[in-house]
Amino acid sequence: MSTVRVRFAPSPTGALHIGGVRTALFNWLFARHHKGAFILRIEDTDQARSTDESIRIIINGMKWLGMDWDEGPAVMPDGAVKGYRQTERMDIYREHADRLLKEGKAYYCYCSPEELDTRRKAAMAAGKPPKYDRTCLSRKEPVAGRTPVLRFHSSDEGQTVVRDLIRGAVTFENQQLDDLIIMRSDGFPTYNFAVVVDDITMKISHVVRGDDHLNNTPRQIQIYRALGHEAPEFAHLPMILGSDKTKLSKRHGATAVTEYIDLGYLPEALVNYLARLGWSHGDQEIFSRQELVDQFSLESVGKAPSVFNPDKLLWLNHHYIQQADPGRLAELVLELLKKDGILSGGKEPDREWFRKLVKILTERSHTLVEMKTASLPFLLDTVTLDEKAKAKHLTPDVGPLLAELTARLRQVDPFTHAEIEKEFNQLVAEKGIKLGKIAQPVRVALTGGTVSPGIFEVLEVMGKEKALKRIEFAIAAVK
RNA sequence: GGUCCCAUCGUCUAGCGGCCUAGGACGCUGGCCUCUCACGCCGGAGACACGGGUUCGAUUCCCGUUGGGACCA
Repeated sequence: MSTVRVRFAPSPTGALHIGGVRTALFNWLFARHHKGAFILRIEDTDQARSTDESIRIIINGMKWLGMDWDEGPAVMPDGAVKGYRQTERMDIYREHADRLLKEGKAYYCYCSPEELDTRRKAAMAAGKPPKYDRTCLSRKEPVAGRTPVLRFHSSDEGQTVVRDLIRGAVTFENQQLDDLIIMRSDGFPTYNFAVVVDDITMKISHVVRGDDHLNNTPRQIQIYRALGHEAPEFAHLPMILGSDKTKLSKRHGATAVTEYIDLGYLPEALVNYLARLGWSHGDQEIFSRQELVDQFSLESVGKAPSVFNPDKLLWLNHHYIQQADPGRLAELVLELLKKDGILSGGKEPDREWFRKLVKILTERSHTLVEMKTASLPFLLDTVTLDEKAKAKHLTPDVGPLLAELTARLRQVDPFTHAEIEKEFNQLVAEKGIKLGKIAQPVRVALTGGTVSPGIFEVLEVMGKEKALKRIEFAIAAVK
C-alpha cells in the first residue's frame, strides 16, 4: 500500500470555522487510520486578508481539538509563524509557471478586468458560457503599459473525469472549462494553481476537501497533467449547513472553534459531533478518539449535506462532561472562574474541596460554563435570593421549621451527607411533613434558587458555618 | 444563465432488491423515579420529495420532474 499523505489547507483570514474543522478532522482521521501523514499547510496568498494572528488561532484550535500534524508551520519564540506557508513558496510557483509557459501550456494575457467583464456579460447575455475568449492566445507582442497575467491553456477536446472516492466518477466536458488564470499580475499564484503545485511538491496522495471545490477539480487535473503528474485521489465532502439549509455562517450562531471553547464545550464532544456529521458507523453515536481512528473510512461518508444541530452537540457535551475526570473538570472550571475575575487576588479554593464541589455539579451540567455558574453560591460570600423562589418557598410558616432545623444541624458532627440526612429525616418524621416542605426552603436559602444538586450534598460541600449563616439569613428574611 | 453535486422522521443517520408493518440518536412528548432540577428507566407521535420505468418484488437500480446546494464570481 502506498503511503497516505493528506493535508488540511486553511486560509488564515479569520476564525477557525467549524466547517473547516470537520474537513481537518476527516483528513486527520484518514491519515491516522492509514498510519499516513497529516500535513497542515497555510494558504496565505491572499495577502490583504491573511494574518499571523489567524495562523496562531488555527494552530491553537487544532491543538485544542487534539489534531496533531506531522508536517506544518511552527510558532517561533518571537511569535512569528514559519514553514508550510504559501507566501514562503513563491519561487516554487514561479518555477512551475515558467515551465508551463516555456512548454506552450500557458500564455500571457493582457486583457484588463474591465474588458473581461464586458465580454463575460455579453457572452452571458447571448446565452453562452462566460469563458475566456482567448483573445491573447495568439498575441505575439506585449501590450505596453500593462502587466500581464498568466493563463493556463486548457484543452477543448474530450472530457475530464474526476474519480471521487465519495461520489464516484464525475464527468466534465472540457469545452466547459476555460483558460483560467494561474499567475496574477502581481506575481501571486491563483488558488487553483498554487493548490496543485503544493499538492504535487508535498506528495499529497489524497485530496479530502469540501465539495465546494468539486467544480475546480477538472481544471486542477488538467494542470496536474500539464505538469507531468498523475492527479491524487479525490474525496469531496458534503457541506455543513445552518438550520435554514444555507451554508453555515455566523447568522446560525457560533461557528468558530474559539466560541465553543468560550461556551464551555469539551474538545472530545466537538470532535465526536463533527465526526458524525456526514459520517456514520452503523447505529453508534458515541465514539472515543481511538474508535474514530479505527472505524473511519471515506466509504462511509455520506453524499448529502448536513445541517448543524446545536442541541445534539450539547447532548454530547453533557455526556462527555459526565465521563470526564473530575480533576480535569475542576481545573477547567477554575480557569473560567479566574477569567471572570471571581477568583482574583490568589484566592484559590482548596483543590480537594473544589473537586468535591465539581463532582456534585457535574450531573446536571451541559457545559463548563453551566458548572461555573452553579459553583458561584459555594464560592461567593453572599447569595442573592431569587424573588420568585423566595416568595414561593420562604413563606412565614417555614420560619419556625428552619429555626428548628438550624438548631439541630448545629449539633451535627461530622457535617456529612449521611449525618445531615439523618437529621432531616428525624425532623420530617417528628413534624409529619414531607421532605420537600423543608428541603426547598433550605435550597433557596443556600443557593438563592430552586435548582441545585441534592440538598444534603449541597449542605456538606457548602460547610456547616456558611450553610447555617445562610439559613439564619433566610429566617430573618422570612419575617 | 451554464456546469456540477445532492434528496429516508424537524435534525444527524442505518438501509447497499425481498430480513422494512423502515432501525438508532438528538429534539418533542406521556409516565415512572424523586428534596428541586437534571440524570436514569419505560412508552408515544414523527420520514423513504413526486412521476415514470426495470424486476416476481423496489427506500434500495435507471430516467425525468421538483426542490436544495456549490462553482463559474
